[in-house]
Amino acid sequence: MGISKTEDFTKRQNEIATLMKALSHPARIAIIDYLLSVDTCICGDIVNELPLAQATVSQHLKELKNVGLIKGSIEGNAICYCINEKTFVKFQDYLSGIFKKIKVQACC
Amino acid sequence: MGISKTEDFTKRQNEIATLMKALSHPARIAIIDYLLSVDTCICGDIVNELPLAQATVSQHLKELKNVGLIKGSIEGNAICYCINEKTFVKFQDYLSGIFKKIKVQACC
DNA sequence: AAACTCTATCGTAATATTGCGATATACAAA
DNA sequence: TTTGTATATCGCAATATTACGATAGAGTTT
Repeated sequence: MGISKTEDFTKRQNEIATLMKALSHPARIAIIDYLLSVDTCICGDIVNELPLAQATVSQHLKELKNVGLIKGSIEGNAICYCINEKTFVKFQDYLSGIFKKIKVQACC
Repeated sequence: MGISKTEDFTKRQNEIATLMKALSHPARIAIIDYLLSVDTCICGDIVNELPLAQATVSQHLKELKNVGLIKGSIEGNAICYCINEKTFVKFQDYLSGIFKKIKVQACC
């Protein structure tokens, strides 16, 4: 992404941007969609669900895990991923703060 | 961002990802924050508000404009930007579809 | 017209992302 | 212990992002 001047912005602005970045790829949206659609936790099925190689899916999962949007637990041989609702709630709080300020406004 | 296999995902997934990407930089969150804080439309003041060069700000504004999150109108010499509430509402609709599925769930 | 202001765009350097094959690691099963 | 299965990580090529100085284009002012 090139050098980015994170230190010049607020913690909140950086946190929002970080969450947005984690969700800025359709494959990662597809992963979230899938995890939301299955009630029980799933692991390697995600690889079968997506049109991407195992290494690529693993990388996307890592990015989602790094920002806390999903979490994984070891299930014997496999790893079971699921939504981490805490981070979603935090994200939702940030966004509702923005959305509630949106209003129809005449532009100049 | 490297090659990304957009065609393998749904229109909805790509649209959400595109909006997220536009908001995935703290400077662009700061621009949105600023536009929301001023009632009347602002133009070059955004450059003064941010710790970035004019060329860089112009580039960020272009990205936000490209996805329709803001709009600009010519005001004599200057350009006046403001929030485009329509796109925000669309984004909010997409997100509420996701958020309402979030629930506390035991992970495996 | 000349000088000034505002904004977009070009060009470029530094760095990040995406995707995947190959490989490593870890556990399970035979 | 050997084989198989599941997942992470390494290394690389292709491409995208970020930042900014320089410059161009368009309108204003004098």
